[in-house]
Amino acid sequence: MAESMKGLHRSCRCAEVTTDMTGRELTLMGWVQKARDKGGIVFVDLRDRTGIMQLIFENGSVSQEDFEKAGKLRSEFVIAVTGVVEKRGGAVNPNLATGEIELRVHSLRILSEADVPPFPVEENSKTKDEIRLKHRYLDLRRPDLQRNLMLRSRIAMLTREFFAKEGFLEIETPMLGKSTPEGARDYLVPSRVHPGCFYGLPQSPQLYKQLLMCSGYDRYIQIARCFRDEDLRADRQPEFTQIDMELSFVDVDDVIDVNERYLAFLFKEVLGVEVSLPIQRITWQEAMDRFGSDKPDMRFGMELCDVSEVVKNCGFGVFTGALENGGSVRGINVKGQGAMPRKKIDKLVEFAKGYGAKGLAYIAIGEDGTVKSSFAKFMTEEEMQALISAMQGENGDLLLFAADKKKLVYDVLGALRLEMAKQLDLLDKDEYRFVWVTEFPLLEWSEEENRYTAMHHPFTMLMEEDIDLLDTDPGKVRAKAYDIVLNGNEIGGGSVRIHQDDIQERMFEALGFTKEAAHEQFGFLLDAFRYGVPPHAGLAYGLDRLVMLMAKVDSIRDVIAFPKVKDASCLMTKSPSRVDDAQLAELCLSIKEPEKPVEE
RNA sequence: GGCCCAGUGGCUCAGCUGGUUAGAGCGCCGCCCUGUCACGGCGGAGGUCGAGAGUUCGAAUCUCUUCUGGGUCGCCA
Repeated sequence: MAESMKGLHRSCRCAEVTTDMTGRELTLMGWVQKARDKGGIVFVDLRDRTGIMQLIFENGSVSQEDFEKAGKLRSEFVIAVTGVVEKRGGAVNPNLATGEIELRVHSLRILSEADVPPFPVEENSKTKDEIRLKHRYLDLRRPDLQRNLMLRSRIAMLTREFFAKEGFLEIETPMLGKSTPEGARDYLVPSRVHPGCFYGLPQSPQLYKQLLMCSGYDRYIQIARCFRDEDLRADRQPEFTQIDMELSFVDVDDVIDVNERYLAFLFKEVLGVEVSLPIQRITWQEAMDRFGSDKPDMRFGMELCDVSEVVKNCGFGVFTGALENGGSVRGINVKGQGAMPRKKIDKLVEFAKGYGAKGLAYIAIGEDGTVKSSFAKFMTEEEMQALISAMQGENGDLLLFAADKKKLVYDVLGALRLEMAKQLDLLDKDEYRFVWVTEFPLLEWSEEENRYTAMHHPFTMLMEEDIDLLDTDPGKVRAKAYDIVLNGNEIGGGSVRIHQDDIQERMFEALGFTKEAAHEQFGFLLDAFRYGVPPHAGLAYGLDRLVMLMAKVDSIRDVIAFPKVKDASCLMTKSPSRVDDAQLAELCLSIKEPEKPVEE
């Protein structure tokens, strides 16, 4: 039976009750975490988002009726109690902020009874994601998720505070926009008024924020929802949030400067972590050469070593073959793992194959200097020694080599480097290592489309000294693009934009756009640029990833209130769902069912 | 779309190479208990082992298919 809270007013939250409130009469409301009925005395842990406060119901200090009600309390009942704060009569509980006090209840109201929850509402739940997500409203009661979402709220608030002080304006941009096939797949929204026409949900507010610069708003920020219809990952959701910004009359250093100060401010305020400025910068090429990744984890070494020169004349066909095809041979030195059992090494080979490698060559150096290798028989003793010394191999080390096209070698060793760090427990979640990765390639070759595509987006400015390469060797052109990387995660990225129409035209040319196609898709932006456009640049953070790292959790889902599962559906609401025929008819849509294989 | 992992009472798991009544902890229900806070004591309920097919005298266990969830590669300007 649910009672009314009429006439009651909550005095404060559970863990906001402090020792110096002893003697005061308070009204508290919340959820029953746990009731311990001792017979003539009942203890109840009352929970809300701040924590737990112990209630005591003792026969005599509460009416007989309410005492009996207290005996019927079960987990997750919502109750209101009025009572007096007292020092605990028994032992203090050092695990609770309110462990020295309790509320001696004079009256109790059961505001809502509760079924037995399908999984325990407690911290460090081991419950499977599937069940948690189906009952997300219960999962969200758990203290760790509540902390994550409160942390997220704080980060958003501090972000607004910082950028407001820096002269940024918060401006909203449309959710219903123009679908642009470049880049990720769009989520489409059909138009009722324009049968057969669709809006695209924004992958980012990119074009709008550039227009805002054209319109003179100078410094813009938005905490913006974005949508990408691509497959999910632990750090990727179809619907996510960006801290999106754009600045006028700036170049790379200006964007980096304000963002470094932002990060330092945020990490100091939220985690008490000092970010020493300036943040290290490395070029994309350096990142690839040293770490095999454009988002290197700088918390540990194990850097890649190019041994192409050392092995170019050796007897191992896999190495020389890769070099003859224009590839490279590189390795990493996993210190102290020379004794790794063969089975485990085989697993690493399989791991490498998962990234497209045809194999993985290794040299395991025993503590006594004996060498086990998958390719020793193809090499002379001198060649082996030269290779080991090039890798700075010492007794007890494991050397892993990949030989293939450069990109593949980077991918394989970059992934292997991270995998080894995980296995060796080199990754400390309390350590925060930032790095700017700059000078990304402007374009990358798409085998699928048989043309160059923009690595960042088509409005990214190239480095002035590379402009002439655009016609001769487009793949070599470097962009004024930069990513901010934290512990191996790309938490943000941006670029200086093209604001000169002649360069923009050459860019579209390089991308294989006709003038007509460019105008069809981006005409409004190109038009805007004709009326006076300031040089501008911007950056966007993935808020979810940032919060994930600051909360020290492994999945983005743990910092999003209502996330989707792997196939982009929601287990709680069961979206997406079919709609009825009337809705379809109104939109002039009909569904063509996908073909299913015929049952035999 | 590919690959890998998992699915056994409400939750988390054990169940080895197939063997007859499928276990444990927590939770739940009932009774008892005036200082508990991982409360305690006594008693109890609860599972067609994700689903389907196959192999077998016999399947939670082996095989195939399928569903669900997770991780990952492709994909993600």
